[in-house]
Amino acid sequence: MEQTRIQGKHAGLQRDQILRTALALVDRDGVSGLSMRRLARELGIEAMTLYHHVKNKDALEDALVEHVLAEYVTAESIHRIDGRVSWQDALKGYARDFHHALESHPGAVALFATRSAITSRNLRALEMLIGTLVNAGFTSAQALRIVHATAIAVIGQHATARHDVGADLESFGEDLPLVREAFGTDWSDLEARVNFMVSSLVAGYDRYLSGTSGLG
Amino acid sequence: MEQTRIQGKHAGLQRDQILRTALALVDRDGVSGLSMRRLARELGIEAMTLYHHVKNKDALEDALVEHVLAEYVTAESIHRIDGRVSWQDALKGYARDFHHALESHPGAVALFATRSAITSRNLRALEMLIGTLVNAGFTSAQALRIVHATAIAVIGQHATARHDVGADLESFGEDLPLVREAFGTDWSDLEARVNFMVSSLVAGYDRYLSGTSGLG
DNA sequence: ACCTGAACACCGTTCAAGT
DNA sequence: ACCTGAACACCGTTCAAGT
Repeated sequence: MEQTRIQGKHAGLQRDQILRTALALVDRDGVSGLSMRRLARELGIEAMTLYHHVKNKDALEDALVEHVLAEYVTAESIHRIDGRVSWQDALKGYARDFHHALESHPGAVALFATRSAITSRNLRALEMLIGTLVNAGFTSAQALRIVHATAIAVIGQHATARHDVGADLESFGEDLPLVREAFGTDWSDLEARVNFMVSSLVAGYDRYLSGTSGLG
Repeated sequence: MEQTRIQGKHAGLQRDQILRTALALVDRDGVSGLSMRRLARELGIEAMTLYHHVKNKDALEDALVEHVLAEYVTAESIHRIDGRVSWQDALKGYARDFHHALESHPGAVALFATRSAITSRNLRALEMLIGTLVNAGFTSAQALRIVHATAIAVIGQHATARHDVGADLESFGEDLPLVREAFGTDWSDLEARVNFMVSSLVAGYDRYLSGTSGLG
């Protein structure tokens, strides 16, 4: 699968190939395993060559976030579930797509936790979602808060999915009966926790519809 | 304010002093400004001396999270608002304390985004909160999910508070009218966003009370 | 027991030089 | 236009040695 290329001439490095390789690196070793030098080695080039294609490491990570999200959350995917379904289902569909994007790249989740999920490329999807919510009677300001909060719910659940609380609990002996019981029951199912939080949010948003005086 | 000490003898370094200095460093320069070498310089010692007091940098950051949280969220603070108020207000009080903790150390927020907010020291507060919710009719598993989701809401809002979406919007010209309108209205008020999300969650949790068959 | 200095194996990024 | 090598100013951490 090696690409033959003329020595000294350009390596045919596409930005997309850099992102795919970086993502594979992150999937394998996590965010801490991603370095410019390591990525370059993986690509068979010098580290400094990367700076010709991305501004710096920060921009690379931004692009990575955009890339992961774009696999599942697009204006098209929003449009597909839009119009025919309730705003509740449109929002849950958005959350499900987001969930699948993060699920397919668990190593990249940490990147989402520290930078904006609202990437410029995904603003079109945001525009459509806000449109759906405004049609249902929310103000645009409320709609933005709703979509943002929903995204936080999905990211936050994924970001805290890896933590092993069992170890912490060990060191506490016979105390904390309720905590112990709670962690024993249902805890490990990430998708269930995502659904629980998103459903609770959606149920709560409803209140703001009846709370406002008008509907339009 | 220099502490005189016998040369070569121990520097009287308390773990607490290390944490306070580390926190000051993070408050000033953010998480990226925190390094073992820099922290040591700030303390007037060699970097390697730190390893006598904390296992490694990861353990230091865990301790920092615990330290920030402990200033506002304790079993005592939970107990104060517990018993006399509804589970809704107890939960909102917990969220408010959490919010204040993060508000007082914005530079440390990034640490919360990547590690468990459920530190061993704060498990007692968690036990009390779950107790309140169980008394109200939730199962312990539901109660844990509820507290966890509430913590995620507060952390997530703080973690995304710094992002400047305005710059992203510039590059999109005349498009995206709803997004533009939404960001123009209400967006910059972090506390309002936290309250909105926590209130929505609490309103949604209610559904799970009437949804279950029994109350006990 | 507590602290240190040198050393190891890394980082991101700049810059002048190569083809 | 695209790529490189050396260099700069950093990292976290280990380990043998000092008092």
